[in-house]
Amino acid sequence: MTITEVAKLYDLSADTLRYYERIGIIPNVNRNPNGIRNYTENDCGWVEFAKCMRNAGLPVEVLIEYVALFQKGDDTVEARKEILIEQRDKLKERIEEMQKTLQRLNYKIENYENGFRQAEANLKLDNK
Amino acid sequence: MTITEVAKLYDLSADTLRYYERIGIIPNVNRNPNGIRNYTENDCGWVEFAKCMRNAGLPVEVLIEYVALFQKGDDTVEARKEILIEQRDKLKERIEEMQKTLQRLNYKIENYENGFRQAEANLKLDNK
DNA sequence: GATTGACTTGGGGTCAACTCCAAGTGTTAA
DNA sequence: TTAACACTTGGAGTTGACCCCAAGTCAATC
Repeated sequence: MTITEVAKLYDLSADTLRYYERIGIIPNVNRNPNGIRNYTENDCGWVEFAKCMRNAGLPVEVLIEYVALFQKGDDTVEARKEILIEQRDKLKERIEEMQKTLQRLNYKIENYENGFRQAEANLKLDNK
Repeated sequence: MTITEVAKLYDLSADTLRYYERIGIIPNVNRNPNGIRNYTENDCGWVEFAKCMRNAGLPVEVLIEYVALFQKGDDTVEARKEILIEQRDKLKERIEEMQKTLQRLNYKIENYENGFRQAEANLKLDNK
């Protein structure tokens, strides 16, 4: 697959794909004799993985490290696992915080729907 | 409360607090005769609100708009509600995506814990 | 055989959201 | 009364993550 096809498939720009490869979020993609990238299924897997993890907020830096370890082989399994665990835990916390905020928003919207009676004492501090 | 106290209380930098006020994420804070900010309980409420919403990923721009509407009074209730609903929906989607990624990470970690038998066919495409 | 179109590289530019800095003022402590 | 300290402003700088552009190559078409 060409870079344009992959870009469309995953809704990323070709620039982003080249960027990801350059910094090492995805391993180097093989080229045809003219130097044009030819993405294999495996490459696409990496692209999809990168996109998914980035969407969830994992920093580029962490992904770079993960991919580098992956490419070093089986000696790095333990280190990779630790990265995953750390990021999993952080993600979990972020989600929990966001859940709370979601509920807060829902509560506020409800208030707005109940005619937004801000005079009521128990709502007074929640008009923000 | 002084800016330093508020900064400590909410774990934000004083610079960030001034920045939030300047751009309108929080309403203007009253000053004492020397021009030094004196945060009321209400101001703190706004700070906390801003921090919470920013943490959840709501863009600064949106919060600016919301606060501006809030300050314009009751005519803007409907518009404010719509902002909240839109942001609530977006937040919900983000959370759902992140949930999926969380599960994916958990699955990968499990694999690493099961001795990471990457040879097994059903895991082959999930080594990323 | 010249144009078109898809790709290449290297490097500078942009955007959101802070973060830092210099220069200044006013209160408190020695 | 001078030093130390907490704050002020305006504006420049930083960071993370892309995004864009010029200049060039190659293959295919007109």
